[in-house]
Amino acid sequence: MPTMIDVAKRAGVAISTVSYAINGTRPISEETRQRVFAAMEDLGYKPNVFARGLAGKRSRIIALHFPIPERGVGLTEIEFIASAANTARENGYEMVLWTFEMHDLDELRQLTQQGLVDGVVAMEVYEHDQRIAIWRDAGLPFSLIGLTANTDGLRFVEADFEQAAQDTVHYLAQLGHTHIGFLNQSRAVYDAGYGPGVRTQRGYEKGVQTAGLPSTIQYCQATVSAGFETLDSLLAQDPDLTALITINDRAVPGVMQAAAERGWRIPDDFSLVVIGSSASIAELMTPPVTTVEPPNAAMGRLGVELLIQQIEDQEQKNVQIMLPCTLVIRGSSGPCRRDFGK
Amino acid sequence: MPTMIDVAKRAGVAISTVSYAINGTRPISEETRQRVFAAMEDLGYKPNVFARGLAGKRSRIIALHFPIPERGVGLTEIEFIASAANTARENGYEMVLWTFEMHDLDELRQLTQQGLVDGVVAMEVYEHDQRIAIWRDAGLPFSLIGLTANTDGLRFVEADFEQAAQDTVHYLAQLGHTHIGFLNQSRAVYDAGYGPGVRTQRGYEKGVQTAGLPSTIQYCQATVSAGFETLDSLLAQDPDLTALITINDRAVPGVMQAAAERGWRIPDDFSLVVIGSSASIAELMTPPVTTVEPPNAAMGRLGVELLIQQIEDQEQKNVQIMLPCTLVIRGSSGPCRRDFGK
DNA sequence: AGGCGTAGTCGAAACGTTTCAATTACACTT
DNA sequence: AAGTGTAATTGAAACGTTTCGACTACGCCT
Repeated sequence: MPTMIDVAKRAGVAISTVSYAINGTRPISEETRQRVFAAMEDLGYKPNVFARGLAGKRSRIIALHFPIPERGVGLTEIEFIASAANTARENGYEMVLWTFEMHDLDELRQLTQQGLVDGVVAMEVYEHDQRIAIWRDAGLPFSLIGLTANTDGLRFVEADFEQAAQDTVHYLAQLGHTHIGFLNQSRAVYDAGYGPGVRTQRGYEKGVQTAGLPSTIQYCQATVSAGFETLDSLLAQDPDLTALITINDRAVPGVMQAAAERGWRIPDDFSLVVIGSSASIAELMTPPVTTVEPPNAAMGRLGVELLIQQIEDQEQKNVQIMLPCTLVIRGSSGPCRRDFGK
Repeated sequence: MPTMIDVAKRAGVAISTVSYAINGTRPISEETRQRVFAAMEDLGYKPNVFARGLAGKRSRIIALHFPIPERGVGLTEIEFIASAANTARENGYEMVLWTFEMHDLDELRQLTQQGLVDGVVAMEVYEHDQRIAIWRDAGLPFSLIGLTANTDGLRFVEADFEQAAQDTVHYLAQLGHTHIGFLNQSRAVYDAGYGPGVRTQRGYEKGVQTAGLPSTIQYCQATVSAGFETLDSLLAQDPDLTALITINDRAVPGVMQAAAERGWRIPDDFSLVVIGSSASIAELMTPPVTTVEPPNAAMGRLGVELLIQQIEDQEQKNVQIMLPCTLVIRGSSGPCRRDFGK
């Protein structure tokens, strides 16, 4: 394995000159640069990561912190991870994956101070996210995939669930639905301040309010059986419900089943829209469900780019990015057909 | 950030002594060891990854190569990745994620020679996997999650799909089915030699053969619509089909739909078993499908352990591990009820 | 008593970069 | 002609480990 010394010898320059040529840290004459690069090419030279990391400030390694969520992993997440990994590599960075729990702050502090990584992209962001303080204190660059309650000075990219929920209410209202419910994740997840849960619900509430419709909300574990049971609770709150918005895709088959047991057909008697799920999940269900899909790949890319720009001190225009979700109409939503005893 | 020098000073020993105490590379008196560890504790010392990597032979970083498959990503994979990441960390290793394509051998060669990682765990293994030659030549330790055609001298862990398929045939035969079909992934994936596809099919063939049953095989893209269309082809081959085994979970809803259009009910008129999928996917479908599930988390763990043991030159008993899959009976499989005009 | 092996420790030389301070070369000012 | 400024280049000192060779005690053998 050739080193910088070999390259320097071959090009007939000093070691430091090679370094400057590679990194562009200082002006180098065009002619010298050519010779250096030619030498590198000839020798098949690759800079040693460790020497770089040791000597310089930067390691060119970033971390993706993905605390595996209790609510279960979706395909959304993996699209995201893949896109982040690719983007990192395209920019000449390696990406390590940290999966330890959110609450394991000691572990996080240790790894943070280790100096291995130049920065972190954080997934699974909560409204009051404790990781932020740690990274701020350590002076470690980071970007968030998600939103906190207070976003001052933060850089993040997030799908605009609040807007998505409002739009979904609007979409259903236009189909004639006047009693639209909302099925959130579990109460525990909501109370912990998990961003998408909180904001989707907020959007829903705004949506029904501006439309002058009643609000019906239930929380529900991410399981089929919980979904099955929760339809009763929803109908206890509002017996006239004809449509349901949810971000809990795992509970959906249960809801559908419960609807079927009432003799309801989907979407004729009952409409269902899932926010935040992905096509490959939606198409597994019968009927395939209408979704509002976040742009996962774009988010992974932007999250990493946001981080790298910060690490490299590039001027950044927009560091707080909200991306729109896309409504994909499938077989679970349609015009309101039921007429309540009028 | 404290360094070894600080620790050495505080413990009143030489730097090298600290190093020996940490790594156990040379004998150290119990008393000195105690003092060194106490000093480390007090100072919150963490060894610097780069200095280690530079000075020593090892980096304590491993890579997980996960070329995102064309057939689409399942939840299986993410369980796997998470478990691998955790295992790495538990053993004091960092894990970087490589997602570039299988065919991008140049990229792979570069990263391999870079010397960043001590070894690689390879996912998505094909029967004739080109990565192996690269790693062998470079002398880089690796372990495989999957099987190649020739397994001499390789270390791998894999779910025993062949056995699983045979068992599944047996299970269905016991339920009275005498015409059991097999739905594979796409022909392209099969021809490329993707392990699970090849071996599940082989197991199926063995299974039907030993049971004296006819064999019916079709290939199918991983989409709902392809599944829908393929049931026709299957029935064209064997009109008496009453059960279907598949490893193509994405096509399943299509098959179910096509069965429903024929007026068949599942599982009364037609049984369906999915090999290699996971519970959270199976439960989304209506009815929830019977699966034969690979032990993903165990495989991730073992794959990483196999690699680390090799890196650390530990004696290894069993380096070729086949793990059994688990049959989970849900609502898509049951006794054969149809009787063909007898 | 002298020599020898061994457990425990130390000092210093790598490892391959980045980066700082210093030097050269050269054109331009006065 | 001497001085000034700038672009291009150099040499050497970090960076924080691992590891090799050497050195001390000390008990054991002859």
